[in-house]
Amino acid sequence: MQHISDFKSNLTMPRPPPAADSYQQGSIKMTLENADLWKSFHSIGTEMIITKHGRRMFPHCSISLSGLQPYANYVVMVDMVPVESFKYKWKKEQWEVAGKAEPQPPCRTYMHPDSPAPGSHWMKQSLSFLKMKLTNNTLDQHGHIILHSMHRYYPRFHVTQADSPYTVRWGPFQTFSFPETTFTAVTAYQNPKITKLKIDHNPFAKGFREGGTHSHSKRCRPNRSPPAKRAALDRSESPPGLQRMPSTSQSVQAGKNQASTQQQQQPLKGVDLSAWALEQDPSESLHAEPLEQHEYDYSCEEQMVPASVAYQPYRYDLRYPGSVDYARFPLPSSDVDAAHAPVHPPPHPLATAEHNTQQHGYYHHPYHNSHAADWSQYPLFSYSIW
DNA sequence: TCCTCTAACACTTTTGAATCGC
DNA sequence: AGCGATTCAAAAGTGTTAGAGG
Repeated sequence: MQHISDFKSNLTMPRPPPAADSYQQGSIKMTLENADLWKSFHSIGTEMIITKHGRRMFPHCSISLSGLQPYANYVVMVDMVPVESFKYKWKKEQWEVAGKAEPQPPCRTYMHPDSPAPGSHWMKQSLSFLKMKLTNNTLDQHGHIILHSMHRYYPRFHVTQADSPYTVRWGPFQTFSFPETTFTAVTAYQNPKITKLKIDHNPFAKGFREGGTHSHSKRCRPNRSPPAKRAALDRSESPPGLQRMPSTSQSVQAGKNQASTQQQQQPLKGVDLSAWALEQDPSESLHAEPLEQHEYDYSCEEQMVPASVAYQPYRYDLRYPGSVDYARFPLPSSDVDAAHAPVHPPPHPLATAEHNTQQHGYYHHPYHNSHAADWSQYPLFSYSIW
């Protein structure tokens, strides 16, 4: 049995990769802003709560961009990619493989609320995906990212030139991912170390840390919450961004105190495009034909930003032995510094052709490559069964 | 019996409208 | 009248845990 949480001892360490939280591909450079926090979680084994009504990520995805053309409009998106084709269970303080992965739920893409915006806007400050929510509800109507519990994912960021969300599909993509952002989706925390880390860093958890309410239980409180509060909570089920004007682009981590200043300096458009997507007629929306993506001849490149040695071990045992996972992590394109290559495990044989394709400057998008059967389940654009 | 998921809970933080002073 | 600062209530979000359900 392979244990994820024991990755440090199980892993044959590759050569130390270059310490880099950012990576350049072509002219565009993307940096994971709160990388240290991610690393802290990654060293333990990040878990993200998913709920029926949607739960934010913590740490949340926050990135910065450079190398964009200041006056060209860009759209920035993120989606979640399964790491392996397994599901897991938490047993005896460790993650274990619990069988084959469930069929993938409808894949959705979260578009940054500022999109589209000129390159100067994106480069002016970091981009926060704080408001992105994860759900396990395959019938979700709010545009949240749908994931399976006990499965592992990593967020994948896309940058493309586009003047409107409608024209996104026609542009070339640049795609980025960060190994330290890999997480296990759970409906309840499994690893108490993760719980502690979250409570230490997440201000919203203070109520449980300081309030001394851990002893509360339904048994002790037969009297339910007041109707008014309950009603308020029920109202909260309305689509995010519809009750209140969203204003995102907050601080990349709790202690930075950047949120307020950023918001003051950069009032946002207040448009949550995940909500926007919901308002579109699916028959006309760009989200409407995900499975036909492979017919479009846009180029798309994905780069996996090298992880630093501190958390590299998390590319643990489960990934190497006979795993084809890195066939899913598109290989670095030819313009990638060769020094970064060691951080990538040996390519799966099936990935070789893909690599060769990239040598020509085009990333073989999943819809195009030999894993099309798998990837066809993960369209770039959100769609659902609306 | 075991495992996973859901809902309720107390509390903090965030948000935005209302108010005030200049 | 317009603007910025402040206040405050409501909304949103958090992890925990008992119980339900497969």
